[in-house]
Amino acid sequence: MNPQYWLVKQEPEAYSWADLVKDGKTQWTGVRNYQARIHLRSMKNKDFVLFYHSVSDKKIVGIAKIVKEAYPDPTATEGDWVCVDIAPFKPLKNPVTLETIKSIPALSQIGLIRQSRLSVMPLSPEEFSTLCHLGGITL
DNA sequence: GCCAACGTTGGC
DNA sequence: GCCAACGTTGGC
Repeated sequence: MNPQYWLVKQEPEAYSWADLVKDGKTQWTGVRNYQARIHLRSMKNKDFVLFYHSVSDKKIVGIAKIVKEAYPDPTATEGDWVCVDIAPFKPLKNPVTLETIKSIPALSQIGLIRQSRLSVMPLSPEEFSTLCHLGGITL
């Protein structure tokens, strides 16, 4: 089955790409939004995940991969929430800024812009490939 | 079931 | 620091 493509957001002060690289992999916990949960549950092993630094950085900085599919979020004290495990795959040679994303017509429909508060969102294969290209990465 | 109030996120 | 967008809560 073909991989799917996703984008996750995190404030670098809370958990950065560098933290992920240092840790080797991490549990993507703490998502408490129904729409984001739907996306977490749809993730499959080996799917690609672009890692976006929000707020202070506003750049996509790296590509991660799903290494464990959705399971109960150990940080959830109530409610039916899930997390996945992700591991770093490749850093972007050139981080792609929000400003750049906004300036590219092919990315005008991207969830990052259309639904700015959603923290886990799908990307179309075209969007993913455009972003990799902008990031200086050939897969 | 509606909606006002309130809290959070995240860009500017 | 401000504010728009959006989710949640609670009164009715």
